Amino acid sequence: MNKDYRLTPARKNILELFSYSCKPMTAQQILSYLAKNKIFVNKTTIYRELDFLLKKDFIKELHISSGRRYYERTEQKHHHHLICKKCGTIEDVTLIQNLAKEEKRLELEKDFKITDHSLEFFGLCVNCQ
Amino acid sequence: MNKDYRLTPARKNILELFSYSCKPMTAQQILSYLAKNKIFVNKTTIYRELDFLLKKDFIKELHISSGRRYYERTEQKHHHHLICKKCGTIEDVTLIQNLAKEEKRLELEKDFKITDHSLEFFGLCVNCQ
DNA sequence: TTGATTGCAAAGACTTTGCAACCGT
DNA sequence: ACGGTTGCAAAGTCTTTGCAATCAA
Repeated sequence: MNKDYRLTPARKNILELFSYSCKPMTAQQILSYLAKNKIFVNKTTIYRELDFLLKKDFIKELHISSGRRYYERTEQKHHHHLICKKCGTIEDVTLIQNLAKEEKRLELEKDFKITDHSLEFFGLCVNCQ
Repeated sequence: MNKDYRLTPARKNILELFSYSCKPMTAQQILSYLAKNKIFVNKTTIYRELDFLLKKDFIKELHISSGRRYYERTEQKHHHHLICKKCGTIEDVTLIQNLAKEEKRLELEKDFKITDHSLEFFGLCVNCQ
């Protein structure tokens, strides 16, 4: 009878990074942040850890880029993002309206079981305008 | 004084495909569809043509996958997508509510110039449920 | 003719896989 | 000790680039 996972240094540090960071991150960014703090983890390990955290539902993948995968901690409060097309900074935002009604309507109309949605706003941040 | 572009067979066929197809497509899908019709275009040409059509604003890139790029014709009517996580089929949908007010509010609150947004619904289509 | 366009090969960016060594529990 | 975890190298997938040949206007 053994636990199905272990708390290794790599895992602990990546978990902490996601806990403290409120920003979505890519595998490369995680690698860089850890390296800055003198924590050297192989990129394969990062990818594998992302898979693990994804399966455990501790993080989720965003749909903001076709070139690389961005992840953020799975949080209670639902939110969206403001993404600067020029510098790439990402800011969290929340909606006043609620899309739940639209989802219910679409499910009925289209016979589709909606599990989640992704709403992202793109443009130019105050510094890049 | 010369035109800045030519109407070659490859371009003509890709343009037609986007005109007739209402579905978002990847470079690989375009290649396959053309090949089915005995039109053989190199994948490099497809990628270059996608760049060209993107610059000309004839197509736009979607934010539905981190693994590969999806494109669809730039249309008048604003719409979103219903994406099946299992089989990958994509269906167009339109919202009843309007996100313009939210965008204006966010622009004022966050000092951000929003140029566009992406709203995609994920789940299971009727066949995959 | 001329410059846009093409195919091919190679390179590049990002992610995944195989495998032996390692280490938490 | 067991089995999850790691690093390294290699492979895989998608996209871009260099270059000489080709073709539309």
